[in-house]
Amino acid sequence: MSPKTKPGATRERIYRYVRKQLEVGLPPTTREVQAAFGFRAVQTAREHLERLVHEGLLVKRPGKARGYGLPSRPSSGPPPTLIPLLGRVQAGGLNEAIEHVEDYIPVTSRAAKHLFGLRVRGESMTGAGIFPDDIVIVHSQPTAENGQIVVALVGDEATVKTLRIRRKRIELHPENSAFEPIIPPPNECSILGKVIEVRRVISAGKR
Amino acid sequence: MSPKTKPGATRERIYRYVRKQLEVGLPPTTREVQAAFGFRAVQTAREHLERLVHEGLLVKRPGKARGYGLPSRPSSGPPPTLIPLLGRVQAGGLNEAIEHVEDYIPVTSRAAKHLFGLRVRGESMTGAGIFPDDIVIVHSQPTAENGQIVVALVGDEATVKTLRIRRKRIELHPENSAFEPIIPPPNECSILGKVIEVRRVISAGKR
DNA sequence: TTGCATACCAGACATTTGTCTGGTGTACTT
DNA sequence: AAGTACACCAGACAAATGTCTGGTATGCAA
Repeated sequence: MSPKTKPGATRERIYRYVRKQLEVGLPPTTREVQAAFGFRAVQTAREHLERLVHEGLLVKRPGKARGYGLPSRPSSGPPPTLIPLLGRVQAGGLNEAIEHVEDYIPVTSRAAKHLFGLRVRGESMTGAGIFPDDIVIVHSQPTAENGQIVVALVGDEATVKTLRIRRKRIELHPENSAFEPIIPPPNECSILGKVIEVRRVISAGKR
Repeated sequence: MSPKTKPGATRERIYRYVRKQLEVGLPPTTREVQAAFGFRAVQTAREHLERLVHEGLLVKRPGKARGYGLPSRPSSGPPPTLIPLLGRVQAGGLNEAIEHVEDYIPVTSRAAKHLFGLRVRGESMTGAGIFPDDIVIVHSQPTAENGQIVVALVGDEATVKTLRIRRKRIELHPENSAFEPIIPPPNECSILGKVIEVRRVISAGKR
């Protein structure tokens, strides 16, 4: 027989392996755990898994293939998913923007498939605490309300501004007195979505 | 026989169901798909799934239980996970702060287990673009470098400030001239971590 | 009309996967 | 020494799950 390990040491390693598999959506079978640890008997793997269930570290759907799982997730909201961070949005609009995906960013939102991220380029919104290189998370929608911060496509360039709705016209206002409002011709402006969140990565010494 | 649906309509609904299951880490069996859609034959479900594989919307491990999956994740980084958002951090430090978990927020980081979120309460850091009700994401560590924005425990209250290291003393500087630097006695201040990201949820009309 | 594509059903079989029973070996405690 | 807890092995069986073959029905195009 193989030499045995200290009580609990193998189980800890198995827990880590199983947790990692579960976190990437690949629940393992008992035989996969067996193979991963080089056991010669399925029952060895099974007993470790059963002990982890007994300790409350795993849960299990009895009799179901790949039935071990993690206990209830800490949050009652939707699971975290990734949305695209777009490098640029130009004339083609969102349908063609997919080619310019710079990265993906994590959100918990039921509306995730309607969200995209956009990197802020200028200083026109610093009065609203939105700075260059910040990322805005945008809910895709063709309209928004007066006073909301939106991403609008003007001509062939996307911009982040505060929406002001006048009688038969919209204006795109900066939140920085060094910039002028944009008053686009009607057919040359469309709203891509509403800004719902701002994120900034802080590097050492920055600001 | 049951009435049939338009070409592609059922498959679309099946794709959505399977994707949702996969995203929460619960890959379905063919029979679970069959049951979910009220088919009387397993083969019906199987054919839809096989077509989705053929279209590239799903991938599959042949012969394996619960073997359908999503194509390679869009990002090559770590999967999104949740970290705790702490409502308060007081005298007990992080070990006791778990009782004050206000929510969970999504991150993609290999260091997720060292991260926590903290809600910003005052206006002392507005010069750095950090406003009340913003959330700072903090990397737990007992030290930081000069000039970095940190969360420090002073007495029994946590605060977000810029760290200034003098000879044998640390100072906690605001980024707002209406506030004075904090120069805490040596045994009454500890660094909980370094701020690595700021997030702000934007509500309608806010700011 | 036939052929094709798609959506659905029915039944059987093969393989994977979970589960159980019986076992050895080591270390520690009573 | 016996008993307990834990770690490991071996083999068999039951159930879940994947796969295949044969089929009906509808709509559309040639």
